[in-house]
Amino acid sequence: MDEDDVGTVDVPEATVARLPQYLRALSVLAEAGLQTVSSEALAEAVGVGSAKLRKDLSHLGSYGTRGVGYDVAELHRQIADHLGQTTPWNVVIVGIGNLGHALAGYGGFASRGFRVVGLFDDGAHVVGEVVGGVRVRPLAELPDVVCPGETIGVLAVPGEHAQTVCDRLVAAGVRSVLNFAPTVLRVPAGVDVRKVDLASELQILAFHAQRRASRVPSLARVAEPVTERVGEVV
Amino acid sequence: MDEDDVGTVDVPEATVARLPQYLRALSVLAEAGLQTVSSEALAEAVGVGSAKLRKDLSHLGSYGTRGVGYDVAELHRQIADHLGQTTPWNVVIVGIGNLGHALAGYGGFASRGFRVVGLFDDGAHVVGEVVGGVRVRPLAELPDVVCPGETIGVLAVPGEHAQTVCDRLVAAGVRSVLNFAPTVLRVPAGVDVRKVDLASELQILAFHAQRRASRVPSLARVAEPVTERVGEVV
DNA sequence: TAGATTGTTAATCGATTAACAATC
DNA sequence: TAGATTGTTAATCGATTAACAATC
Repeated sequence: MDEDDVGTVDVPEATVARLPQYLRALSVLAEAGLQTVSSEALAEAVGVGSAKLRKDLSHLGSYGTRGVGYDVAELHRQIADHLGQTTPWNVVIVGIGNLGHALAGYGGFASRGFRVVGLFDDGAHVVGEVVGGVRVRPLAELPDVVCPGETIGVLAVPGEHAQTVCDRLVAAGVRSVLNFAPTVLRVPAGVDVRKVDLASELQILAFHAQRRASRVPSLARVAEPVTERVGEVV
Repeated sequence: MDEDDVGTVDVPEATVARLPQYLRALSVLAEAGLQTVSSEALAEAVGVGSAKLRKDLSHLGSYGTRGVGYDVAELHRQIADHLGQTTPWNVVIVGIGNLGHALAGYGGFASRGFRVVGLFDDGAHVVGEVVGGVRVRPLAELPDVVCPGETIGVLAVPGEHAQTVCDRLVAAGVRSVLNFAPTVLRVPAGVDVRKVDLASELQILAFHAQRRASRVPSLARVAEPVTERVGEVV
């Protein structure tokens, strides 16, 4: 491959979803002082197969050296580049309730290339409050903070307000939305929505747990560690 | 199909992941007083194609009536059944920091078949605190609350403690773990782990946002609603 | 040169989609 | 019977995996 400009070749969605994991593993390896890593070792750290890892990386270009492996710093830079993390992204959080509070105070964002630049809520008792060093403003001030096309919006409002608030985000120029409300959002073409539904995650776990229980009823309460594995199971 | 016992035929993972969405949409329709719904209408409410919906439902059995559609209440019951939601699942949350607090107070769990029965943290300043009506206990008391194989564990501790705490959950009999730490967990076979990585979600959005920006640089700051769509885009 | 490991190929698997026969 | 809509088939698409030739 021969790509100067990041983002010209298309990368499969499944691969994109794994890039952040690779990036994090590389950060850890770099901090541990590792210079070089093989696909085998990196894959192991992330909990995927090495073939999948190599295939994923091949979509970005070829940054490895045969017989040697990948330069940790170099590969980290390349992936960060592809994820658009050379400069931090601005994030606004709308809905400063329980969850919004937690997200506003979450340290994990800053360390991974995001800057919370605005907190919004129309509740009289929250406006003006300062969370994680940022003051909560009324939604009317959204346009003052959002830089069109360059700000990610996080929706942490109750389901019944999600669509209305989303519309206001979009009107203010937000093109990427992370939705925590258990609601299907309608957005114009060109706006990207991802959904995190916490209850759904539990329901999916419950589905599998129930299968386990009903499949071998008599063993439901017995512990039997067999082999060490990573991630999903049974 | 002819299944009395739920959980005998296997359901594709992609389908399982959508069942909670169908269930929620059905709840909404039921509350709206709807008796019957077509695959077309239900699919529209969830933001998927009707063919996909019908295929998904076909894995559970056939609960529809040709020429008529699905009985809302009946289909709701069937899906709830398959998700193991006839009785509520017990959930313990470990790590009562920012995020753990928010999860402990999150109303969305109870309404979707989960009961938070335990909060755990070893921090001297949190133990004893009451969040959402539940007292925070030290981790040593995990075995007092966990009912082996029947309790879901939510991990909301910092990444560096995630593995250790996970091991303790597993030792106490937890077989389903929802992990909010950006860490790969090693678990014995038979334990099911799902991961929610908030920063990753933002990174995936950032990836697409960057592509949009670099593909048509001149349009990066221009708004152009074209067609109404649901969900993911560009 | 010999050993190691990448990047790619080709086979396989699983998920999506459109179309339609079955049937209410 | 005529109209509507399911459940299923078959084609298509995308993702995973194993194997290995290229190459350091």
